[in-house]
Amino acid sequence: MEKIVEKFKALSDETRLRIINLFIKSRRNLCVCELMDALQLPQYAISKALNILKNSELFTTEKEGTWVYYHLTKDNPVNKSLFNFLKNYLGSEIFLQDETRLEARLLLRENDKCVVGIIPESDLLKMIKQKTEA
Amino acid sequence: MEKIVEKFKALSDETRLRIINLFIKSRRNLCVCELMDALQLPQYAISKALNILKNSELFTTEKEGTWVYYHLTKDNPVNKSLFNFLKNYLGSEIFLQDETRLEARLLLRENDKCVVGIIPESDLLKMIKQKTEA
DNA sequence: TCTTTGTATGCAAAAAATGGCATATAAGTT
DNA sequence: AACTTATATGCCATTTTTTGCATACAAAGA
Repeated sequence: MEKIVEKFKALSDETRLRIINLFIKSRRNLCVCELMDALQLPQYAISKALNILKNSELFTTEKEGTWVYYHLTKDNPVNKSLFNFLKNYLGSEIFLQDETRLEARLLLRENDKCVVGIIPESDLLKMIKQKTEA
Repeated sequence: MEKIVEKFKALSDETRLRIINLFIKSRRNLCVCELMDALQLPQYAISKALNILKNSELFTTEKEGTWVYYHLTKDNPVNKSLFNFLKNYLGSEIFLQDETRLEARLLLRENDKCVVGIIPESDLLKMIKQKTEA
């Protein structure tokens, strides 16, 4: 199984593990701009990381207009087994912070869809305040 | 857990997976020279691969004279979980061939210890024949 | 059709990993 | 003490991966 080597390669990078962690914990489909806020990384970094994860067949995508929703590919036993392993062992500080930021960002969804896109200068909190006051 | 990234890095190489596979399947401690015959790779390649596996805390060693016996580090839950995963998903041809060659090589042990060292030109079969005739 | 916006990607420099050889180390043997 | 042998490691060339920037592409809206 050459594929297993590829999967391990995809998993051997902190950014990519942080991304996987968010999908495992949130159990949702997420788009690039939401991950940008959660991980606080530039757009190209997220896109490239996702591309590697997709090539190793750990992720699948669905396009909706300009948005692209990514999600874990759970329909094969190797992946299921891997995700189950990761669920238990990704617990350090940085992962928890990502989860908190993602949670905030997801408050901006409408009908469970991303509608705000890339937030300039990351004034996420301001936008959330606006939304909750409305 | 930075350590998880290191472990995945260690696992993302075919030679190293082949080595791990042999330890999982044979359930034994093995030395470098035995792995050379099983994988048919030069001594430095085995040594270097084992060194990486040891640094990622997947392997432990015990020295006995000039021989060094390696074995899986099973005393922590992350490793246990990983090895359990690998046990189920390392199944392709090359792994089976390694297992067969290791089995042959282990026929040369005495009192469950390696005694022959590095076999020149790999006349393993000749040596086994000698031994079984004696 | 022009603009905007979310996402992808080509390119080049930097960094890291790999492969092969030669040699070092350490323990046993004579 | 010299020699042998199992294993480790330093070095160098090559390849692969990463990082950052700029730009391309695709879909929606004006």
